[in-house]
Amino acid sequence: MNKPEARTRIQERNRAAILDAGLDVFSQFGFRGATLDQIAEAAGLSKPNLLYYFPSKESVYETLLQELLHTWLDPLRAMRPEGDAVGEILGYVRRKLEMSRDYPRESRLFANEILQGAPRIMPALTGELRDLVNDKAAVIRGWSAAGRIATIDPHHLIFSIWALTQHYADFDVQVQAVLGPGDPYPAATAYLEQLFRRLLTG
Amino acid sequence: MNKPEARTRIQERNRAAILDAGLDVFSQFGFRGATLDQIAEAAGLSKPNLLYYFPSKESVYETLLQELLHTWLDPLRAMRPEGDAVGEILGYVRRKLEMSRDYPRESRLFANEILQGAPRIMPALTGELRDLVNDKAAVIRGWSAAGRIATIDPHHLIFSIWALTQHYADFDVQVQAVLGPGDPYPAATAYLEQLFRRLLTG
DNA sequence: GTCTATAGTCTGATAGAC
DNA sequence: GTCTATCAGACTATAGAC
Repeated sequence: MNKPEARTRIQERNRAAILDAGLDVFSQFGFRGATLDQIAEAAGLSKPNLLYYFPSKESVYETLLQELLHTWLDPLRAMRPEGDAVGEILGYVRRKLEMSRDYPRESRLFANEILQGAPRIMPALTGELRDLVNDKAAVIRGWSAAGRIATIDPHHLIFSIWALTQHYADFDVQVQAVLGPGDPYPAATAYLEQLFRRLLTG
Repeated sequence: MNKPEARTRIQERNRAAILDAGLDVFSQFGFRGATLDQIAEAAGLSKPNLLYYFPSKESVYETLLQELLHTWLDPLRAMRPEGDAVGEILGYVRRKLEMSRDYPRESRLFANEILQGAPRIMPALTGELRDLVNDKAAVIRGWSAAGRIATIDPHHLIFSIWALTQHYADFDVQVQAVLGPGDPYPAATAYLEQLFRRLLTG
C-alpha cells in the first residue's frame, strides 16, 4: 500500500506542491543555483519533510525533467505528413507558441538545462529528440520536393521555430522591459504567422 | 601608482585570466550556481589570490556584465537609417549571428542573467536597451511606410533577430546533438538570410 | 508524517605568514 | 602578491522525538 501508485490525497497534494515549487525555483536558478530551502518554503513544507517525499534534490529535478520531456515534443509529433504542408507547419508554430505562453517555467527549465551543457538530458537529445527531428525533417523535405512549400533547410526551419517561440518564455523579462506591461502574445502570434507564411510560400 | 589604470603586466594577466574563467563558469551555471573555487581553479589561482584581484564574487560577475553591455548592442546601433533598408537589416542579422559564433559565452551569460529575472541588468533593459530598440523600431517603421520593406511589427522583428541568432550560441549543445558534429554556422547564415529576405520583401 | 536538532560538507571571505 | 589556515554561514541530508 506504500507504492508510489497508491498515495493518499495529502501525499499527492504535497508531492504536487513540491514539484510546482521546484519548477519555480529550478527554472529560475538552474539545478546548482537552486536550494532545497527555497523549494521547501515555496511548497509550504519544512526541508526534512520535503526530503520525506523525495530522497534528494537531484530526484526532484530529475522528476521535473522527465515530466517535461514527456510533453515537450508533443507539438512536433503532431505534425502530420498527409496534412496541408503550410498549415501543418503554421499549426506547429502556433502550438509551440501556446506552450511558451501557458508553460513558461517548463521552457525556462529546459533552457537552463541546455545552458548548463545538458548534463542530465543529453541522452534524450541525441536519442529521442534527434530521431524525431530527423523524421520530421524528412517530411518537410518531401513537402519541398513536391512543391508544396518553398525549398528550405528543414533542420534550421525547426530550430527557428524553437528559437522564435521559446524566446517569448525564456526572455520574457526582456520582452516586457522593452514593450512595457501587457500581453505580447497576440502580436507575437500574428508576427510569427506572417513570418513563416512568407518563408514557406516564398 | 596602484590605480586600476596602472597595473603591472602580471596584474593585467591575472585579472584577465579571472575574467575569462568567470565568463566560462558564470555563463554555464549563472551567478548563484557558480563558485569561486571553480573560477579560481579555471584561472590557475588560489581562491584567496582571486579575491586579492576582485573584492567579491559579485564584483567579478558585475565586471563581466558591464563589459558585455558595452558591446552587446553595437550591432544594432550600427543599423543606419540612410542605408539600404533590406541590406541594413540583413547586415544586422549577419553581425548578430557572428557574435553568437565568436562570443557564445557572452551570449549565454546574458541568457542566464535574463532567465534569473535580470536582477542586475534590469536598469539597462528598461533604459539603454529599450531606448535603442524604440529608436530603431521607428527607423524600421519608416522604411515600411516608405515602401522599402514589407509592413511588419518592428519590435517583434528585432525580437526575432535576437531569438534566431542567439539560439545558435545558447542552445548550441542541442543544435550539435541534433545535427551531429560540424560547424552549423554556414547553413545557419544562409537560412537566416533567406528567411529575412523573404519576410522583408514579401 | 512532520517536526527540531544537528551532522557533515561546501562556500564566500578574511587573517596573517612569507 | 601569493600562500596556508581558518572563520561564519549556507547547504544537503539524516537522526530521532512526537
